Amino acid sequence: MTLHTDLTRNQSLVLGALERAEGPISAYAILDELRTDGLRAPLQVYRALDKLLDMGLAHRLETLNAFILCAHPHEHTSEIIAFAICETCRQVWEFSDDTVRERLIAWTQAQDFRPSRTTMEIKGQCRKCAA
Amino acid sequence: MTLHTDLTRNQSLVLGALERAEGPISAYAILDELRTDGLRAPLQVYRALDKLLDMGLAHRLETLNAFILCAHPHEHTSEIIAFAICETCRQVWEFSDDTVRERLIAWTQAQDFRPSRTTMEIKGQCRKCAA
DNA sequence: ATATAAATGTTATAGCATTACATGGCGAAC
DNA sequence: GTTCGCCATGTAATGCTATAACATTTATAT
Repeated sequence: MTLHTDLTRNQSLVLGALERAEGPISAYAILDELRTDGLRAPLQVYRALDKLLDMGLAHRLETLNAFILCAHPHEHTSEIIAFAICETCRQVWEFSDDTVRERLIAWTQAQDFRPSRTTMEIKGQCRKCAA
Repeated sequence: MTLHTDLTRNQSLVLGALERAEGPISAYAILDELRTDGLRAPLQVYRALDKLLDMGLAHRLETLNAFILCAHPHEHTSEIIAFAICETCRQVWEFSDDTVRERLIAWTQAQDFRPSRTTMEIKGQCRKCAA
């Protein structure tokens, strides 16, 4: 459990729930976790999540409609992150690849497309679960 | 409008709606379009969409919760497709890049991860809308 | 102190997707 | 040609995900 002095109460609560989850967790599951702490409405969770995403402390997994703690919170270099998501054990691997980033940027530049956010998610089975 | 003799009635109707849409469209929007043809329940649309996705005739855009006609229905080579989605005009570009595919496959092989489906979506602004 | 921005609380609602169960059509095997 | 099994369909109900709208409180800066 890290210290996050710059976070508000709700943001800290949500971050704590993400840390305890140790994997992807939905906004509503976070809410259920935090009802004992006084949270009552989905919006309280979604608002905190929005900030955590902005700060790079959490990620949204589009194919799961779920959220996960950022594995490398201090590497803001790439901004293009890929996730491998095991459909069996739900474990998630976060990684980035410079070549992939270059190729995608090359495509967008060739098209004069200005990217704002990129989603890359590979679903499948991890080594353990495929064995 | 292409002929799709191997499709069932509902599948043909949904494919037609996708063709007319000329862009991403939600399952519920498809349903609204097809009420005049007798469709009444979301499940009728979702079941047809599932088949069209299997056949490679349509794609699901995870970041939009929407569906779109496949732009290259006969190129089943890559299976790793990227989408650029303009957040202003909602137009979608579908493309694939062999190098990106190779790098992602390299990562999964190094991790003994067996991919089943890969999602790549770049949101941003297209040339026209960014100007 | 006061203005301003940011965060919070609350209710209601909108939008997306699936479960469960019953029915119908159609081809293969016998 | 009937029976079996498979696939598609129809329908109702429900569950999950996310946001709109509005009122209030708290933090920050000057």
